[in-house]
Amino acid sequence: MKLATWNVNSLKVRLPQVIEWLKMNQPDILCLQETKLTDENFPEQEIAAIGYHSVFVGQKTYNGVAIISKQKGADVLVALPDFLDEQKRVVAATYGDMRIINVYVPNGETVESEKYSYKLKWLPALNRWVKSELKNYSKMALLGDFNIAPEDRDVYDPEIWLGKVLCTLPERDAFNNLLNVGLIDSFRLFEQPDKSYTWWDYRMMAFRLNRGLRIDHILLSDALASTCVKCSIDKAVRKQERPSDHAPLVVELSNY
DNA sequence: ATGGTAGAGGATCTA
Repeated sequence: MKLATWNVNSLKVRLPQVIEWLKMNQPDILCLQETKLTDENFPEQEIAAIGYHSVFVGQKTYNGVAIISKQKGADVLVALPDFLDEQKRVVAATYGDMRIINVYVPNGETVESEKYSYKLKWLPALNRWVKSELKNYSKMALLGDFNIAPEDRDVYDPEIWLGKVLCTLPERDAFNNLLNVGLIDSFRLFEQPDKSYTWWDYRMMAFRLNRGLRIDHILLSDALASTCVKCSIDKAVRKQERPSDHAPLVVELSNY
């Protein structure tokens, strides 16, 4: 069983790459963020044509999330249950006995920004919901673009990023609070290459210089973490023509 | 020189 997450930065632009990636990698689950599509424009037929189901929620221009899966999803949810939010950032569904939660956490812009305080309110709401979901599902995965680099080793230059959005202490505390409710950062279950990142700014030749951050994550409940045999970043995707600024992150689970 | 690039949409906003 293979689960993956990928911020595609416009599914309209990236659809050929997504189709190609699905054919090549055959994941059971692919979580997408920043689809930037309203639901009527979601390319459900193109994805169905290669044997995949979709659940999605989106809006014009910004945000938007989707779960692409081999199996049809059940108990679909498209928003945080106790947080009023016009922005489409959450989709969850159940596949067999596995609960999949896909999130596009607010970016926050700068610490002075109202978007930052929105982010710091959004994260506890996610935490409350994840906590309640864990009571119902022992096999749970929380995947997505968290817009948080958990530790300094997840940042190409921690000095430059000290106190900046994606790296501030309140954001890192919020991330650790997700681990504290019973989730495990699958990436750190294994030895990984130094300077492993999932996002590189389009500007300043950041990718070529490997100036990146690890802000996309796959968090697993104990029952899933104990079956996890691999977690890796598909960096080759970021080298393609007209890429997303994020690379896919993939986990493999055994016993399925 | 507060820069640079990408996406959406059609002037800026977001990242």
